[in-house]
Amino acid sequence: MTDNRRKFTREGETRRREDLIAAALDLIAEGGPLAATVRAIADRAGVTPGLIRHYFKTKEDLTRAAYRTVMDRMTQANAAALDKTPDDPVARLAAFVAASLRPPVIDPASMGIWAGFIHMVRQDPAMREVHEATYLAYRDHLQSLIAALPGRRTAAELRTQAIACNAVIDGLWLEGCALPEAFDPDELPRIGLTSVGAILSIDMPPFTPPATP
Amino acid sequence: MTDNRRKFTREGETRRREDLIAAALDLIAEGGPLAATVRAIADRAGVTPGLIRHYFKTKEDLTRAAYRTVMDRMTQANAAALDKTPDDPVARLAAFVAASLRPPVIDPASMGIWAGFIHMVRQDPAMREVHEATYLAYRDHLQSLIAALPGRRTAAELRTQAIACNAVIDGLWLEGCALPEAFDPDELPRIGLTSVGAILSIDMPPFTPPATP
DNA sequence: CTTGTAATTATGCAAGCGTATAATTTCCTC
DNA sequence: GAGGAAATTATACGCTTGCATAATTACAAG
Repeated sequence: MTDNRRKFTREGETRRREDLIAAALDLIAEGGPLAATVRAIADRAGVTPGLIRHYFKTKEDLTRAAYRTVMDRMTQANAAALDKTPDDPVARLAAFVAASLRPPVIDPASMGIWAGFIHMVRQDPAMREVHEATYLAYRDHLQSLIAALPGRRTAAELRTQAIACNAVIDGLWLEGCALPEAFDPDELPRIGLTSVGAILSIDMPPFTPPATP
Repeated sequence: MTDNRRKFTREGETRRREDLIAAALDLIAEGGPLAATVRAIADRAGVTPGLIRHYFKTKEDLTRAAYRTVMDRMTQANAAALDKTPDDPVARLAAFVAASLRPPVIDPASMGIWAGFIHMVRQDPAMREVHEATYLAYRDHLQSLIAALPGRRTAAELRTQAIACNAVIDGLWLEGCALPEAFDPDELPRIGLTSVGAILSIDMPPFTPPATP
């Protein structure tokens, strides 16, 4: 009885790196940093632990790559929401808010991932850099959208309003991730738009769910 | 050279338990769950690892006790804010909001603690129970304060407004904890009151910092 | 079909983990 | 002071962790 079945298959470097990162994120989302051991990650990715060392110099290296992936994905989602949106300032702000409050930005796993990374971000300067760049970009983006609205605002008012809007969005994101079944699919974007409108004293367009043919 | 110096002192059970819990929370806040090892906790509390076993059946036991402490502290802070407040509904809501957005509820450590516990809360039914009780009590409390305001609201409006107000508070709490130096001492309560007022379409009293003689 | 090389697995190691148990030390009581 | 119970420390064990290195295996090129 010869063993003619392949014991493993070779995959491209990109594919393997992606798989390993995905596995790591999965585990962090489910059970926190404690659950994301080298062996568990390899197991979920369908490889042996040693392979991780082959693609990432160290586990910390894999962790950093995974974090970069998460942040890139978020940035991309925000940018995409604005690309195909008209020039009307109110509509642009509305699209931005709504995009932050529905999948893929809102999903049960992402809060777990976010929480899992917080402490690493604090301790590792490289991760801290990625974090601050992404975070500040988001807030600045929001602030510039508010600044483009009709009506006059002092610099102080603008700052205050940006902080407040950012807070509602963050808070709703948090609630949506933590208790996904507690809200109707369109409820969070709707509440988000209404609240942001109230804070800015403007009429927000009613939320219209994206076309899903 | 006789060794006549005491090698340790006996402490009351309450004191030791508190110290151990405080040490565990410190470590979780600083470095996440990974940093809160039995040895590190004992070290910070100024005792040897074995003593933990003497006061807590297991490490998980200590963790649960620590989480209960955190949640109790939060509940207490909210209740205290309302005790010495007049009957005026608007003033009561304002006191509640402001209390959630200044120390001791807002402090740099508490977000780290919160993030550190999230995954344990998900996996451990006992912790999950504590969590849900505290969280829902908060939201219900907020909702009842809104319901007491002058003006009519349908049940749906009430729910929506409570979710939105809760979100602003959560979001501001998050920002305040994450970037404590980015805000003036009274800025967050002030923004919180303004935003909640805007969402509820009512005039909120301007924020007055608590007397600190 | 052979050979080379890189991907992958297999094996091993030192350190740190939580926990169990035994040996000390303190402090209260008589 | 002497004795004893309880608090605290000391020591050890089995397990898991991240990482290093050696042994295999797959696949393409000649």
